[in-house]
Amino acid sequence: MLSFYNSLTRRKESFIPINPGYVGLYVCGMTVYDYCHLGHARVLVVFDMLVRWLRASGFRVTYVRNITDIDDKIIKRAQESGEPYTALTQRFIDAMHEDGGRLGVLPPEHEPRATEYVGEMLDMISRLIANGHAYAADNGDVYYAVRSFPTYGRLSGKSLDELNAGERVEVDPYKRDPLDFVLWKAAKPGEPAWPSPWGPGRPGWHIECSAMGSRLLGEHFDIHGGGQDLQFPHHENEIAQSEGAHRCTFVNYWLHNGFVRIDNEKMSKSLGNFFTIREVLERYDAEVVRFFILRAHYRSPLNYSDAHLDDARGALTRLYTALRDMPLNAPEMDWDAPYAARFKAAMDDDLNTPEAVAVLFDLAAEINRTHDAALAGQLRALGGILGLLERDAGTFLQFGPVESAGYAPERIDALIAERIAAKKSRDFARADAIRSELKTAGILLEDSPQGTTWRRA
RNA sequence: GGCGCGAUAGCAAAGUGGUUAUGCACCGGAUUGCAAAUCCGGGUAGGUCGGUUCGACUCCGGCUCGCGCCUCCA
Repeated sequence: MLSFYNSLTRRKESFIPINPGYVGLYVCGMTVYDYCHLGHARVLVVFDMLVRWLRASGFRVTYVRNITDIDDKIIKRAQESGEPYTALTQRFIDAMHEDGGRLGVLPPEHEPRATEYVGEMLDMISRLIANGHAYAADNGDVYYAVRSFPTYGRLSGKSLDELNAGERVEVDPYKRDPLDFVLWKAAKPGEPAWPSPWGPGRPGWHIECSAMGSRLLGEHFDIHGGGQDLQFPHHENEIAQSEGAHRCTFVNYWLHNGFVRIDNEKMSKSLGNFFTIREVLERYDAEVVRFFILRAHYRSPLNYSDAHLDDARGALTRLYTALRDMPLNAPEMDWDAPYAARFKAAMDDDLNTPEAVAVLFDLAAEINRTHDAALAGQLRALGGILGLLERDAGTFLQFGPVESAGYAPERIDALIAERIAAKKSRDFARADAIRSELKTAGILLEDSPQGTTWRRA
């Protein structure tokens, strides 16, 4: 039985979809004013893994991951670079797709952009005003009145009185309550703006997810995900908006992934301690990065360092080594097979990928013992569900950084041939010299009864 | 200050009220011309103080430390 830790109830719950066999999933995506960093990579990979597991479990899934393509930071960046904000956002949307693709992240069914749903947002704001949850202020802004929503704070476990509003933020004099948040923001001269009943302006951040989620998945859907930092206030506000407008439950299961850390501290834009995905991919294979993310539980903090990525690479190498000279195709999955059953139990238990990955290693050990092609097929199939182990083993094992490109594959093959000749004439000194020369270049030679192969160190 | 999460071996990371997690590193053996890979075996755990229990790393409480949210953030 599939179960998830639901942030709303703070416990593990069996997953029961609203419609049998079908899952509606919404994940908060990126605000596109810069390149994605590893924290974004974690969201992309973790929820891609969830979608893959739901499908492997037989569900049909509609996966929606939005793009915030209008907000204060975007406007500021576009002003700085002197380009239309739409050019800026398109550039970073393209970069995000490229980064995600390299990490093996499958495209969602829908990738709605905020600017394409302003009409839906305006409808929703009107409805909130009509329902007594929102008010237009004299400055042209429209605010949500948090005190009008009795269960405000339930998701994040906060009560309005505990929130100590105004302690750290300047209180907007137009707000009736310091915790009220903006639904519609009046435009200043020169800013991008859409017409509205309250004057030209742009949507507040939170309303877009409520509007796009209900438009694409319905007013009540199964799963909503995102990074832990969105739990408050973003997701709290989404609930207040959606339930305030639609008068029905918004989402049944809330899933939040943990942070990526550096030196035990949250990686974030504001702290400036982030690595972009593309920076990391210059030095590490994308599958290693994906494996690094999935070998930790999605709710745990994940410390980033070169040492940890090196470690992940070594571990993944062991799995691929077991697949060397094995067929590439993965057979039909038999969930009653012992390893598959353990894998499934782990995944069903709140997506316990560390345990699922441990099953892959046990399987690899048995493959190494038995050289059983059927087991190798099973390893391929289970790995594939995580978006791993889908490449030819040789391709993975021979992947390396460009600096060792001084040795092209042809040159390596020639040296291997020379070494085999030397070994034949019992010239072990020459043979060892060749091997040690290549080792210096980061290339390991391995002799076996079938001949000599090489891989990157 | 309020609310919440965590503390597992050299490093990383899971499950589990009593029996091997797993990976990397390390030690011994097999194999190899020598290696590498692989196989067999091995040591090193559960912050701290109490409680519950026949038995606790696992449940409960105190303490200490770390992290996060309370402001834009995945």
